[in-house]
Amino acid sequence: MTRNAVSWDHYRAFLAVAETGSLSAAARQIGQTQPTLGRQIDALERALGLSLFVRSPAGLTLTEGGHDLLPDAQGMAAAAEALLRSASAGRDETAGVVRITASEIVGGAVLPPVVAALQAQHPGLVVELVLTNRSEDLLRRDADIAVRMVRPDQNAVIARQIGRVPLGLYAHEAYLARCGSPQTLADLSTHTVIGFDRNPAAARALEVGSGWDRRLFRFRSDSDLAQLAMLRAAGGIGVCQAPLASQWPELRPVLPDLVSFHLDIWLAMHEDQRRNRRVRVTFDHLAVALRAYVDLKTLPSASGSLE
Amino acid sequence: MTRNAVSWDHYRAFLAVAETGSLSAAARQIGQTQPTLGRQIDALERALGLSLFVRSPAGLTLTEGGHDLLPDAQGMAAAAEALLRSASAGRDETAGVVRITASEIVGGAVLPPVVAALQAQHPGLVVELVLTNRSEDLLRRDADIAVRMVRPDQNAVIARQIGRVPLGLYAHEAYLARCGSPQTLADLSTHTVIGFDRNPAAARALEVGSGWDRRLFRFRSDSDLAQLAMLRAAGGIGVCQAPLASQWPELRPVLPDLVSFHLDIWLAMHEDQRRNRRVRVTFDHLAVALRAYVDLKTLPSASGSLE
DNA sequence: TAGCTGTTATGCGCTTTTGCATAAGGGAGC
DNA sequence: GCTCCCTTATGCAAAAGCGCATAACAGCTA
Repeated sequence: MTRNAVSWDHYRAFLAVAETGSLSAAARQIGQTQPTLGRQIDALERALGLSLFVRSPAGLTLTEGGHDLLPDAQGMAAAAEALLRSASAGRDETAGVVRITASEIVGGAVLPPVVAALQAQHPGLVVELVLTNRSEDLLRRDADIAVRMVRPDQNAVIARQIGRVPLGLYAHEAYLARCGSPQTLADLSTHTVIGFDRNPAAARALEVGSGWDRRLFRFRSDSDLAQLAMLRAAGGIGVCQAPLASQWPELRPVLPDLVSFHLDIWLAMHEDQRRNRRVRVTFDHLAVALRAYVDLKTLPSASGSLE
Repeated sequence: MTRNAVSWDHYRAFLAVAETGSLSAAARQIGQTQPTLGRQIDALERALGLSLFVRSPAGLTLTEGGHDLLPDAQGMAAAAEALLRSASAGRDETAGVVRITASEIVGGAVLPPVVAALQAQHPGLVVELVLTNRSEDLLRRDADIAVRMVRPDQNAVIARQIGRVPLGLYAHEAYLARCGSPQTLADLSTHTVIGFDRNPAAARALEVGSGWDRRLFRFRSDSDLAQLAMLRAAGGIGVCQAPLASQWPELRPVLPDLVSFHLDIWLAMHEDQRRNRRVRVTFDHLAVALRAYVDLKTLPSASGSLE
């Protein structure tokens, strides 16, 4: 139909140069040579009739026009990687690569033992775990399976609601012994409260949920895992998922009757992967394990020590 | 990072062969020769360690393993085409290609005059219009702008609700003169009712909305445009969007008090295109025009004759 | 059965592209 | 200022890929 004179390899060259910032680095990345990539970029610019980079002795930097093309080139790369993943094993084997994306907390604190158990059962299974609180990935094939705290409302995506996770304020018993336990919300202003830094999504959620102010926080980080580490290091009072907190007896609820809310957990995969055995097996395993995690609720549990 | 021995051009060759069913046809499509594509498929199969096609004197047909890779290759192609679209004009020009997807009715009966007016204002603007009732396209870059009847609830997608379109039963006055006007719902069983054929989404919606049965329909088509044409040809009683029906005075409401429901209209575009002038201009134009369409409601209007 | 049209597979010559080697330019540290 | 390390650009030879021509096979029609 539309015969297209420009080679797809030129797009890959474009992406590699844009991401590395130089022909030489890009050549190292994709296993080619600097003159080759230079000529491919030349050819692409000629074919598109558009200047993509400004060249300098320090490397190449994207022009505005080139910047506009970057997301699409990334989309191509994501699809290419997904294709390689699909080809990494036969559809009937529980082997090959499965790429999972999850929120920081779930991916960093909940999934590792779950994945470990899964891999123990299936020695040929390779798992890639991407921690990000964005979630724009399934349709673009950035991942095969997504664990999300919002309903994935996309067509062509199979979503299963796992359950509802209660959240609350917690603190380490050592912290409470040192600084005392707040009895009212107002007491919090005299404590070290752990919270986000600049995360706009968190800011919006906070504003809606309560009249809290970011200035309340005496320790601020946009890394949920850093916040959790601070909490476990007896560094202050912070929000934690109840099933997670229940795994560490030294974490004690703070103002449990005054502060409590919840998040839904969703598991999602792409429709096309339904008949792919390794994705399906991973999906089902995650569903069972996350269901068990949710059911922990606030009960203490002896299992799963997490460094 | 991951050095990748397989050329992206091989993926394009794979896609073309899979979609056309033969090396020769694929070669014609993408402007290469049959021996070249044959060797590229060979190389790809060797690189993936996977048989993609079964070769026969009648052509090549996908194996199961090859079938699994097809969606990802299509994703690459969609991204490549989107990239070309982005490069088709400078970001400051209102020129180049904009690809719009819409439902059959909106795309086939509402948008053409709207697009015509837009193109009259911007001579350099090329519009591609894709009519489909599926809507899995924005994130995968199958289109730049989507007009949808459901809320596009995806991240990285900018959505604007245009309004609410009332729907009702209509018939041509010639039909009513010939067959009479039904006075009750029960009367419909003696009439020629126009409805869907096998569309599972429509079947589900019908089941929820009312106790209607597909057997009521004496003319069945899953093409909404064919249904509309039947309606305008005085062929029976069918559902129509009120603003659309109001443009043709010969269409008369049937049982307006007994049968009425509505659809929301949403306009959506990808976040990355926000600063792209031609997409932005098209988006805004569609927003205004569709708003005017919705506001027509049931008022007759003299404007816009549609063949 | 003969002939036509479609297909894939293969040998060969040539064009294209690649990689190597090198030149040339800019910045950091001494 | 000098050296070292990074970069891009270019000349040239070799290799890889491409297209042309052709062979071989299957299905359809007369």
